[in-house]
Amino acid sequence: MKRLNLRKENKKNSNLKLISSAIKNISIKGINETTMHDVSHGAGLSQGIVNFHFKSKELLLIETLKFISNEYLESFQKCLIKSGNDPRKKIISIINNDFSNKICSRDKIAVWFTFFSEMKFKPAYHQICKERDLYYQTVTQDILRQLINNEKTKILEKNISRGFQALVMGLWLDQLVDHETFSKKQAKKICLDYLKFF
Amino acid sequence: MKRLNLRKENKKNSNLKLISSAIKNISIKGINETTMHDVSHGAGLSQGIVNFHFKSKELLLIETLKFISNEYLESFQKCLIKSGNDPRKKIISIINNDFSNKICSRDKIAVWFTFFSEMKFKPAYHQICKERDLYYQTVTQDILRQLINNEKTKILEKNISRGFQALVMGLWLDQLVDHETFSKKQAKKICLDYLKFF
DNA sequence: CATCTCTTTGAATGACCATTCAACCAAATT
DNA sequence: AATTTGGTTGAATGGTCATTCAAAGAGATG
Repeated sequence: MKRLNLRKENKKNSNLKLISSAIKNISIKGINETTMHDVSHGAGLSQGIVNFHFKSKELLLIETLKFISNEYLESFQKCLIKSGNDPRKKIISIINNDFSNKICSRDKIAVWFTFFSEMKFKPAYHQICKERDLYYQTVTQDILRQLINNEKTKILEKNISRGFQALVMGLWLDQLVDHETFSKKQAKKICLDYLKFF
Repeated sequence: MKRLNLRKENKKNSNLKLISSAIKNISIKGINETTMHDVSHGAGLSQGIVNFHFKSKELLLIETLKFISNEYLESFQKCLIKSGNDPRKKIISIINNDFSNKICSRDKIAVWFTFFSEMKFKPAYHQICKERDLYYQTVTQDILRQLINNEKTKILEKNISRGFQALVMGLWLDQLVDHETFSKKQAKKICLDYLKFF
């Protein structure tokens, strides 16, 4: 099989290497301390290349956020698919995913929170996360609706799913700030206990 | 009554004005975009003054974090005192405090999360929050121990208080990122529902 | 009032860093 | 093989910003 367009392939490759390097650097130093030089050399390329591919630092950061956002979503969707139609299986799978080593590494979490902290003044970041959150919110709310006995709790799924999402975020933050005294296993247990009562 | 040492008083005043200006600027622009010039002029003072009072930008930021951390703690302690010995009253008072306009303003939350996002690479920030969190954790855990029927839940207070703390943080983040579709009242309800079952 | 000490000013300095671009190289096209 | 198109290099540029500091101002001290 012949591969057409070696150039396009290389370009895509460079883009990916640059975004990966951005993620790695941001997770170590944060956005401010990460220079264009850091990013390009981390990718094994040279100085001006980021501006060639992404136009500016700001646009590189936006693509980086989109990248980790998509990565999360893909992983999330795989969870749903492999759990079939059982809502209980689905929610357990979501929790396992949220605290898997791939999704909930300290590096990734650090990157997430770096972006969160700029959300208030960067509409572009806000836009990207808004979409992701709306989707996540809709899906979990649907799952919880099937799972919950409302006769018993009288609490709206809307609040439960929002609470659940907030709980996950808060536990992620713990993972970032406080990982010595805090295991992922414990975090998962806390999530399950939260849902046990509804 | 004669006021001794007008100088010391003025100095304290300037310090305070600079920290306030730092908070205001950070809440609008974030740490990176906040310049020394922004801070000093926001305080009605001039260029070099921050370096005179705080030595460097980094030290100004550390003092700023200490300031909001103390502000939180003082408010938290007032809650405990005015609630007497009733653990139920105490926890409700804590929730009301956590989502009061004073503590949970978007500006303050923005500042908190700006610092959180740098916690991984700034040991000084980490130290300040570690102490605060440990205290908060200990106190809520004590309150919850009195409040919880362990025969029934079989869930450790440790996990409940950690979950509670995480939930509050997650709801704060919602307040920052998503304040259009999310009210403080709703956040408080979610917290109360969380504790209802234990 | 004279002197000393502490605070404030704002212009000058120097470091850092995003961005630009001319020159170079390699793949695609003819 | 010759030409065009597109990616890469790295030195040069210019702007921004934290920090410094000499000079000036204002409170304390005697």
